[in-house]
Amino acid sequence: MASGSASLMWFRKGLRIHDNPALQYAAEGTKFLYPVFVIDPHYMEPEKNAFSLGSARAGLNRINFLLESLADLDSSLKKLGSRLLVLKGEPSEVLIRCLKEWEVEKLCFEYDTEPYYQALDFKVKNYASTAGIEVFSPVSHTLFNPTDIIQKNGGRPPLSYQSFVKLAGQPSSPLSHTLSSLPLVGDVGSCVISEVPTIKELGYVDIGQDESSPFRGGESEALKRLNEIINDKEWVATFEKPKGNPSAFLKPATTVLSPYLKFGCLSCRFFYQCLQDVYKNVKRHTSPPVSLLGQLLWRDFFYTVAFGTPNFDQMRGNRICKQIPWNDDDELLTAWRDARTGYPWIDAIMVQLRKWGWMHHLARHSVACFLTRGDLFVHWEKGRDVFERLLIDSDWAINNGNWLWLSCSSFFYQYNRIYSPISFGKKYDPNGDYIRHFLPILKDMPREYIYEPWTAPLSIQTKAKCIIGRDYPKPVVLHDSASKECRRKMAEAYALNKDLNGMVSEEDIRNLRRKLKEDPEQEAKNKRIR
DNA sequence: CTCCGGTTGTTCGG
DNA sequence: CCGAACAACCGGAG
Repeated sequence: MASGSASLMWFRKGLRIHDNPALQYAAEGTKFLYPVFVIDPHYMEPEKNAFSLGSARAGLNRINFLLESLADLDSSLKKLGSRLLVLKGEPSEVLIRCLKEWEVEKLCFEYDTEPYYQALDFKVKNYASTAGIEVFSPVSHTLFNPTDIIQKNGGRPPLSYQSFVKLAGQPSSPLSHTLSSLPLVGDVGSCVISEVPTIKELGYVDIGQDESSPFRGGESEALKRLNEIINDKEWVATFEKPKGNPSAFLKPATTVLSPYLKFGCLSCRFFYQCLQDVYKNVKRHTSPPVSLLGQLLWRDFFYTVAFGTPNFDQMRGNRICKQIPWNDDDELLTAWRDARTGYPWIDAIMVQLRKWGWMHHLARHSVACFLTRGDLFVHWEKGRDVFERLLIDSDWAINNGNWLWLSCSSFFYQYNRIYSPISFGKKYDPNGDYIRHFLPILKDMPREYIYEPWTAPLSIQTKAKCIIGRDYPKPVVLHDSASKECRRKMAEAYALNKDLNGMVSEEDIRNLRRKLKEDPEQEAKNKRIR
């Protein structure tokens, strides 16, 4: 092949045509362009032992969302005279083989701050540099370059939203140029190329509409959704995140653009620009941190801290994370995970998570607080794993950041503020319509008992065709005593962290755990007799 | 060292 | 709808 004739666009996130600097650069001055996506079997292929349908790493809803996004990308590329080349295997091995086979001179892919991609990209860039291949890896998944912000702050990421905003300045603008055509795909040689697979082709059984996410993946869907939102200027101008209703499910109280941002079906820079256009044309509008635009800043905040904090996704060895003697109680964890806590508000949210792969931000708060510092005192890493698997918008930086936040391990420290698994939902949805929808076993429970069905007289339970303890579980803990106990443990743990100036060893944690267990009477009181 | 502010708690009183 | 008590946290600025 002639020199400079082939370039490879490696899609990972950034599954879009619009505002895609890597794609645009890949398409410039080349005869052939190879748009590639590598399916990592570990991420995509069925894993029997997982607690939900899906692969070792991802639940079926997110795999499906990704496949839909890839199919949409393929169709858009075809309209531009190209196509998506799908390959299977360990991504760096596959990619390096392609680079050799196609004599690629220019490799382009979006820069990624996640540890998984940092390690992967290191291998690929290493090969490219020895082979003399030009690499272009622009930052386009976030508004700002996390590296720049960390550098501006003296090498450490800012740990509060306000200090982040002060450092951030103006975000980068989306590309104004729209691609009208792409170079041809060259000969693929001996590389095995496939079409975007269906869920069945990957070895999954179809689970049916009722059990799966109502949100369809892809750039086209993202732009359609964005358009609908942007056209409702009043809604955009008055959006206030903390005032949203977590129990709204017929029409969610937020944009549900998060899964599209996660996979890069939607450019956050384009979204940012659209929001500013709306703000310019209205008399008044809400502002960060609570406005829609503020949500994009929060996203960048978490990306920046996550990138600049070693071991961000764990408690140990994480310098911004409080060391807390969390329980290692698998029974409580699985009750929470499988929607069997006996608190309808909590269980309904967990059902929505499993079926839809999405729930409102405040609903996430409610269940995360309940699992960790609020009631069960289970390690936030365990809850993080469940979210990471089941959410279609699961994003490494944001998911871990929010678990750190909600468990009062970092960013937020007012552990006395505990969401009530009873009153929090009730104030938005006194009739319990949300519960009735996601937990149909409780659909005939009268409204005065729907949030606390164990308090309903047996005659009422019988009439509602739901006996507590048989058809629906009794509460795994009593919120009043359990939350009080959690407060006590948090206070002790905080005191220890303060005394030791954050240098808490594993042994210190063990000792504290022993000390906190000295009150078995209290422990027993928290648990309901089952 | 002090002081201030912190996207999103709950309950009670007015 | 709004403020105060609850009990008192932290990061960041000065």
